[in-house]
Amino acid sequence: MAAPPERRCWEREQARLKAGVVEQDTEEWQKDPNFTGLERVGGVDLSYIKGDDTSACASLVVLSYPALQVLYEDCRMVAVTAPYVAGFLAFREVPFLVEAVQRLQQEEPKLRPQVLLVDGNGLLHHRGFGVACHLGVLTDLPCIGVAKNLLQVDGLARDELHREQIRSLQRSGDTFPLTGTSGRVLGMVLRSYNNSSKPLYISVGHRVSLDTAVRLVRSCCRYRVPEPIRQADIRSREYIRKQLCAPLEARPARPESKKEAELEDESDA
DNA sequence: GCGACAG
DNA sequence: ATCTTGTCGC
Repeated sequence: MAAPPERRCWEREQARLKAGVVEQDTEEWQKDPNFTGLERVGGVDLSYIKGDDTSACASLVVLSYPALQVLYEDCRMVAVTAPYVAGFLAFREVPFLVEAVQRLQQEEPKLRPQVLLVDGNGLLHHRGFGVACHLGVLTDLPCIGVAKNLLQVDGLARDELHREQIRSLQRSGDTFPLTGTSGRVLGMVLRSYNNSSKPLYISVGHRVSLDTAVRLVRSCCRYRVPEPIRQADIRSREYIRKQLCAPLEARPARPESKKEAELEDESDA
């Protein structure tokens, strides 16, 4: 699993991370209680195919804020090479997400998101550098890590104490901090949806404070998973579903499909 | 051998 | 991540 650029970036960021640089709000809208000035929030996700461990769909969506309407959608089939290893998710998924962001900047620069919600963790990570930090450094976009399960690191565990703390979250919006054995607050547990007892694990990715990260995720939740990530997830799954149906629909050769074939030939030439 | 395991 | 429809409940 050789990934020189990512690994270099990973190592280069250690000093900045220890200095807490990536945990600071750098944008004006982040300091505003109502996020005035925030107009576009991005979400990224990869969906996989059941038996196939090399094909996936990478998606990037941009939603308006605060209306949360989809302004931009990009789904693309990609060839995944790195295997999934807990703690090394970024090496598997980040290259395709960086490509998607670059495509957006090139094709629709005005729709560039002001912050990105990322499936997975940021500082809440074995080396304090999860996929949300990774993507943040490579794109220089403010990033927030949103995980649906707790990554057990620095003494954190899904033990009875943890489950009890989760039960103590009564209403959506309630939180409690995740403090590692080291004494450092690595993230926040957020009950994002009244109808789900399962919380979200929010952590700093890049250029955002933990407080701002939690407030923003909370304000993007219509259901348990915040809309930007939920839309990216829904759309990438749908894209794959159509991908799998395509070869079946291409079977029957109808008379009028002759025109289509000719058009394809011309476009290829 | 046993447990842990973001997506 | 993925396998998976309807169904019980607020």
